[in-house]
Amino acid sequence: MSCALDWFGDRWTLLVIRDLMLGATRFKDFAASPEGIPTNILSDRLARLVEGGLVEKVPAGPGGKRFIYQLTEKGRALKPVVLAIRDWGLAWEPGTKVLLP
Amino acid sequence: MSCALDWFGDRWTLLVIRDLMLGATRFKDFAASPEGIPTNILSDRLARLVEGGLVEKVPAGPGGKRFIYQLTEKGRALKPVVLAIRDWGLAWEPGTKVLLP
DNA sequence: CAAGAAGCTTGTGTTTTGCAAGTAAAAATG
DNA sequence: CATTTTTACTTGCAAAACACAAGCTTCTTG
Repeated sequence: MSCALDWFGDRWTLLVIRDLMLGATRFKDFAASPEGIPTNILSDRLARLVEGGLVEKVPAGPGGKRFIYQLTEKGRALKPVVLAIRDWGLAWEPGTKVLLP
Repeated sequence: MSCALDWFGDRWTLLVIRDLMLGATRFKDFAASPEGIPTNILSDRLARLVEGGLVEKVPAGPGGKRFIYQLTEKGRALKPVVLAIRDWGLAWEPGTKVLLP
């Protein structure tokens, strides 16, 4: 558990991963999330996730120099974690609603 | 998810909850965990967990003034989260071993 | 090709953390 | 019952992380 928390044991990383699961691919997608992650934190977290092999950058277009972010298999394997946290929040935090079906 | 992470979206809280699930009840039990949580952080996290209703303090003995910590139902409901994180770590972090069966 | 948007980076001040040390009360010991 | 030891914290301080705002290059688009 401690090793796992080295990667996502903070306030923002799991929200970025949730956004990726919901289909976010570009920098502004994450920045536009309702929680309002600061852009320097977002930069740092994306870089850490790429370094850890949970996320990969792939070219956005054929000849372009832009990239999109997407989960690797290692990152997608976090879906049970995200769902478990969501379910706990729905059950125990009053007034929460579902975003990820 | 964001509301849930308000409670345990940090480096230490989930490790404290894991220790509670493994049977830790007293301050020194948590402090003795292999990760070596600083005692001021431990104090703060226990207080936050009690405040949030995830953990309760109950008298340790009949006439004593000491307390033990134990999970409430709300806290025990985090077991799927803890297990999901453990499973991810076992699957994707090389060299990790199981502590919580 | 000018104007705007996307995708970051930098700077600054505040908050949180990690580590060491200290303290007061309870429990164990002689 | 006096003394030591353990327990359960709190305090102080340096270092790291964070939030917020601003700036700065590419890209796209009219």
